[in-house]
Amino acid sequence: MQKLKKSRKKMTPQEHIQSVLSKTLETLGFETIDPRLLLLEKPKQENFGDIASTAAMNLAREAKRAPRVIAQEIIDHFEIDPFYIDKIEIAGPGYINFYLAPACLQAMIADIRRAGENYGKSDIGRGQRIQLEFVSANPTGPLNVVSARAASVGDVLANLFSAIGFAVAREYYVNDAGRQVKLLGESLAARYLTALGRPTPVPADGYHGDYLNHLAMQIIATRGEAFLAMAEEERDNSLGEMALEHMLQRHRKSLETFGVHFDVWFRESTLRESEEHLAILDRLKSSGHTFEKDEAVWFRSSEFGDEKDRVLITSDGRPTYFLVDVAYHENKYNRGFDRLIDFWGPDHHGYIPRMSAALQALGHPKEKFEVSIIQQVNLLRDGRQFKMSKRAGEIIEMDELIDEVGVDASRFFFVDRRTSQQLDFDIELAKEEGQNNPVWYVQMAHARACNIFKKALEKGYSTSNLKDTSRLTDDYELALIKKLIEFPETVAQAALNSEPHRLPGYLKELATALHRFYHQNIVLIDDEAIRESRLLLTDATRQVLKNGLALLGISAPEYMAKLDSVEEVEIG
RNA sequence: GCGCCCGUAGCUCAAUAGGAUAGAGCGACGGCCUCCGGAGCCGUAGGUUGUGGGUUCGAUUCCCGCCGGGCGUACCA
Repeated sequence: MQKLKKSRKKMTPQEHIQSVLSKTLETLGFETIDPRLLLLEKPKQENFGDIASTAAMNLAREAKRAPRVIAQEIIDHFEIDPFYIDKIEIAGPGYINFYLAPACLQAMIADIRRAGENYGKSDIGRGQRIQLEFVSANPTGPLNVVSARAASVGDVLANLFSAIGFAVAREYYVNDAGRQVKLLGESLAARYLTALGRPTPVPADGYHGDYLNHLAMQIIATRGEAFLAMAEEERDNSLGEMALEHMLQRHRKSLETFGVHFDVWFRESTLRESEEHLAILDRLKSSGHTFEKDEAVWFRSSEFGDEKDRVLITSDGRPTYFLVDVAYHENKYNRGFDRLIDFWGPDHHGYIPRMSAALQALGHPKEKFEVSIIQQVNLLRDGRQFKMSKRAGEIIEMDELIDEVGVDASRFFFVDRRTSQQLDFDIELAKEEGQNNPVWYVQMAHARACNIFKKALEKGYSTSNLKDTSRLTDDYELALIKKLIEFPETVAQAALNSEPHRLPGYLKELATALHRFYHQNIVLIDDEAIRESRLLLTDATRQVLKNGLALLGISAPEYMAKLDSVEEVEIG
C-alpha cells in the first residue's frame, strides 16, 4: 500500500505511456517532432492487451529498419512502472502492446469522480476561436428533417469542441435578401388576396405550402384588409417582410425546443447594406483574380482547384449569391475566428470548391475553412420508408418529427451515423421503450446506476465517504473501467475529426459494459469492502454516462418509465 | 458527357496515419441464466470489403478502369 501510494502519479495510464514512450524514443535517437507518433490505439482484440502503439511501424520507413526490430529496441529501453503496466509485448507487424495493471485502473475511479462533470474535458484547443455555421435554412418554409439532422450534428460538434478547450460560436446565416424573399412576398400576397375574395395564383416558382395559407388567415385576423388597397409592389414587400420574420421566429422556436441555441443570427441583408460584397469584389479585382466576359465579372476560381470560373457580377449588374456569401465568410474571419466549419446540405457539395477558392484568393489558408455535407434523411416506419406527400411543397417538418419521437431520441439518432452517410431514421424504433432502442439502452444504464444508489440507501448502506476501489478485480469490472478511461480520448477524437457519431457509439459500448457488469456482479452484497468498490465503480460510470449524454444534449434520467405497471410517476 | 460523395455479414453500421485473424448491434440457430428495475452470458452460422487491375513487406483505406446508388453540373438562391 505504501509503495502504491508513492508511485501514484497524476497521470492517466495513456498519459503515462505516452510520456515514457516519448522519453524512450528520444533516448534511442528518433525524431519525435510529429505528435502523431505518440498516438495510442486500442488493440483490435482483447487478448492483445489494453493499449497499443504503432510508433515502431511508423518509424520503420524513415529508419529503414524492420518495424519489429525497432519495437524490440523500444521495449528494451522502456522503463516499466509496475503501478501502471503489467507487461509489454511485440505483436504482429510491429505493434507494441501494453497490458495495464489493475492498480492504476482502480485508481482512475477516484480521478473520474473527483473531476465530476469536468471528466472528459481538456485544453487541446487552448482557447482557439472556432465558428460553426449550420442549419442556415432559407426562411421560406418550415424546417425539414435534414435541418434537424444538421442542428443535432452542429450542436453536438460545438459541444465537443467546447469540451476540449476551443472557444466555439454557433451561427445561423439568414438569407433574408434577394429573389426568394421577393417570391415569398408574392406567394403570401396571392394567398392573402385569394382569401379576401380576389383569386390570385401563387407564382409558379413561388412557395405553395399550406403554411402560407395559415399565415394569410392569421394576418387577416389581426390586420384585416390593411394590405388590400396597397400598390402591388408595396404589398409584396410588406407581406414578404412579415412572412420572413414569421418564418424566422418559427425556425428559432423549433430550434430552441430542440435544445439548439445559436449565438448569432447573421442576416445577409446587413452585408448588402454595408456593401461588404463590393469591397470583396474590389479586392479580388485588384489582386488579379477576376476578368470580364460577356459583360459579366468572373472569378478565376479554376486557378484554385474549382472546375470552372464563377460569376460574381451578372451581365445586368447584380451581385450573385456567391459573391455575397464570400463576403459573409470574409466577415467571419474579420470577427477573429481562427477556423470556420460549415455544414451544408447534400445539394450544395458542388459549391465547396468555389468557396474554398475564393477564401484562398483572399489569403486564407485552405485548412482554415472546412465544410461537412450532411447527407439526406430517410424516415422509416417499421423498417419501411414511408412516402412523403406527393403534393409539391409538402415536406416532413422537423417539428412533427420531434413531436412524435421526442428531443432525446431525435438528437441521438441524428448524430449516431457519420454525416457523409445517408441516414435511415426508424421512427418506431426511436419511440420504443426497450433495449433495441439505443437511446433507451443508454439512458437505462444511467437510470440503473442511479437506482443502485437509491436502493443502497433503502437498504441502509452508507454511500458517502467511499474510498476503496481495490476490490475491483473481476474481468467485467476491469473492462468497465477500461471503457471509462477511453472517454476523454473519444471526446477529443470526435471533435478533432469532426465525427460526432463516435460519441453515441462510445456511449452504447459503455452502457453495454455497465449492463454486463451489473448482471455479473451484484453491487449491493453483504461484503462491505466489495460493495464499497462496486458502488464507486457504479458512480464513476454514472458520471461518465451523464457527461456523455450532456454532450449530446440529451437528458440523463434517474429512472425510466415503467414498462407494464403504471406506477405513480412523480413530477418535480 | 463531366465532377464530387457513397458501395463492408441477411439488416443497420464500425474499423482511430497504409498495419494484427475486417469488428459490433440487430436478426437466425443451439445452450445457460433470469438475482439491485425490463437480458445478460457461452457457442454456431454468416464476408473474394461492388468488380478488375496497379503501388506496397502489408490495401476496406492510396492510384486507374468498369458496375451500381446519390448529388451536382445556372450570369438561381
